[in-house]
Amino acid sequence: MKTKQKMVSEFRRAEIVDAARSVFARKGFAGGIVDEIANEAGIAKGTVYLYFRSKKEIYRAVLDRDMEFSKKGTLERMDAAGNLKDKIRAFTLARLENAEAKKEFFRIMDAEFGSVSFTRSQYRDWLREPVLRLASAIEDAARRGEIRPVPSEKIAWLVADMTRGTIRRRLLGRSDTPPGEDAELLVGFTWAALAAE
Amino acid sequence: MKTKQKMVSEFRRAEIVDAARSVFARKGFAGGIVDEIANEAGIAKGTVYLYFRSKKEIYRAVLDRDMEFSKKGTLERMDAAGNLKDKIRAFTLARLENAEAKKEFFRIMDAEFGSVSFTRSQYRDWLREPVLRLASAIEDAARRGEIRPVPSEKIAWLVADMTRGTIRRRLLGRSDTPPGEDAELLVGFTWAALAAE
DNA sequence: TTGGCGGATGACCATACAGTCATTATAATA
DNA sequence: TATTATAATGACTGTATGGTCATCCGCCAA
Repeated sequence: MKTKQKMVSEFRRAEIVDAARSVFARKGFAGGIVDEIANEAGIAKGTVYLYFRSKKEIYRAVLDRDMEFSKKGTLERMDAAGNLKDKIRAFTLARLENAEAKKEFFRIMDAEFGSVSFTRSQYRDWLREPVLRLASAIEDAARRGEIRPVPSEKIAWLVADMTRGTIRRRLLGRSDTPPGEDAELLVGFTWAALAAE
Repeated sequence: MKTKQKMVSEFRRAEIVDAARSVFARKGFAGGIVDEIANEAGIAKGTVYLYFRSKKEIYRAVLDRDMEFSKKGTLERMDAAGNLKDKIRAFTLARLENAEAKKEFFRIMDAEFGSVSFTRSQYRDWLREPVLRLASAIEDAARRGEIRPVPSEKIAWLVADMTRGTIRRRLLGRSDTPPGEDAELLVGFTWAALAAE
């Protein structure tokens, strides 16, 4: 039965990816051991290689899946928001909460985004779409006179940077406030900067 | 002759640290090979172990030295600045330029700050001093009525986060503007947020 | 009950690498 | 120059680990 096979197989893959995320988050790419991933997934090492060609491929699968999930969630929440301020809040909050819920994944992103060479080009642009959408919203609001005119794309990236930096600080344990609070501060700050004139 | 010995020894240590920085930046901690560090320093692997007990110790030395340098530079430039806006600019610009000049180091910081377990506690707080100084400046300015009243420490961290995020984006090659330009945008944005009422 | 089949296993192999240490080269001193 | 002290070397060792593959297991149809 083809369908059932496929389902079982997808399930196994997902289990392995979950285990891998946890191991890589703890040890990084080079430090993460396939045997450990297998253990954590409750299977033998050999089995891992039935589902993935290599350690690299497992790593890529982890990042792929989680980035896709994070990007999708962010875009959806932004679409649901009405005005600019809400969109900014949606963007920031989605990312902060995502980071909170998936600390492990974000620790990987933080840890090896820039250093494991084969992931760089793959992941350079995953934020671009949400940011560009934010930029459009800023531009529209400026055109309608709700905020002062600003270089919208640059400002959008700045908001993204601020969010990223906040996530990082939270991951390092230098913030013990709930994500909503950090987000609110960020949104208020940004709004003050945009509304001013 | 004690002094000369010491000098030679310090010089060698520095050479090794320089080579290590380059290797670790390229490959991460686990991926960085001691033999490669030795080669790059133009010495044999055994010699490395005359100056450092272990690979970990080399890694720590790299981070120690560069963080110290970066922190010192940032504080000095902030002290030299007169008013709040200049202090914010000093803080941001010092860090951006530092990141530009020492891409390798920052790539390490970015890469493994949060994942190599033995470095976490060591480096969690290296930014604290500059940020707290920025917070004081904000507080003073608010007291003098130059800006609106804000939760100074939180805002200071927010500025730090924004700077960190910008550095990260620059490292990933998503920004091709000179550091001064990014800094100016950031400072202007922050100033608008603070001056607003 | 048997035969066959695909998924699962883990012992095994080859390689890579951190760290050691006996030996050698170099410099200081007398 | 001879002697001693110090720095440097790189072959070697033990261990860890990515990836393979002969074998096994459990299920199902006949």
